[in-house]
Amino acid sequence: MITKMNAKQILEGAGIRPSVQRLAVMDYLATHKTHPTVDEIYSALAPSIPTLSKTTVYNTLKLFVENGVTQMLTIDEQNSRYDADVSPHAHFLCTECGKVYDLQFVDFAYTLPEKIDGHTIKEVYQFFKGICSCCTEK
Amino acid sequence: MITKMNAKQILEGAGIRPSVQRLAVMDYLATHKTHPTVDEIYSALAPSIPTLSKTTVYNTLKLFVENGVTQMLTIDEQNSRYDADVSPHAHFLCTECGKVYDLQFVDFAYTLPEKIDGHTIKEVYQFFKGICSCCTEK
DNA sequence: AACAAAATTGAAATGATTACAAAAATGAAC
DNA sequence: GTTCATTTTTGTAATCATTTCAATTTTGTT
Repeated sequence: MITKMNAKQILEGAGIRPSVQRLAVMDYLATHKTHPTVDEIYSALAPSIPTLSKTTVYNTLKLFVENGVTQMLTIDEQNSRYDADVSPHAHFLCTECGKVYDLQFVDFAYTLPEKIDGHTIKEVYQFFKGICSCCTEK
Repeated sequence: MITKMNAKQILEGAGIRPSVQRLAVMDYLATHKTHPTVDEIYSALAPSIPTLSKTTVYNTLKLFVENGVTQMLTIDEQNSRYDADVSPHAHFLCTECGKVYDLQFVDFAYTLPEKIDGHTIKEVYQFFKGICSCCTEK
């Protein structure tokens, strides 16, 4: 299974020991680009890992974020959402259905400096909100 | 007091009845551009409005957001933060001290279309995270 | 002054996240 | 391959932001 390979490679590349639980979470993120919440990840994995604890999902995601292999999205005020795609791209939240979509990163008019007003920029987020195409049709 | 005037004008302009509580919240937001949390707003106003309830602060901010006179910022995963400046500008969260700073909006390379991938864009957020100048010095 | 509508309040419920300590799994040394 | 230390996982309980809701208070109108 190629995604399993990828999950393992990603974790090992970041120096994270690839336990069953960690592999499962990373694999889930890699194959479900829906920006799932902790609950969604837990519910999806619990059947195949019956002893899985929600705390483990929290721990695991925290570890992933700290090691730069996952992004935490705060676009949704209810739940944190997670994305294993850490390349620059934008996110769109539908205020109707609550889904979060990936969007192409919108290039800035100029290259972002390392510092703005003396603040060192480490992470850049582009969030858009509105009505998604699905919800528009209805 | 010019800010009191402004707060009243803003609320009336949005068709919001300017009660004591609402004026106080709007005035606080207008004069404290620190993107305060509900708790910070409540703690600041409670001394001068002894009967103030935290629920009222929640209700009031919800009303302000619905009527477009306040922005809710989800940049901080712990608490929602509020900003009465609804003009386009960016926000910077210091991951060290947790403060949220205003930044100039970074122009995009092209005018943002109304729709992207069929999704209708209504709100645009630019969030940056890193280490602020204050924390860098230490 | 009397009434209806709107706003405020406080207590209780909800629900996401964190803290923590015990149990289980893993890896290294022998 | 057994022993021991370290890491990881687990479940429960605590925390804390936010929402719900019904009662009370305030406001505007007649």
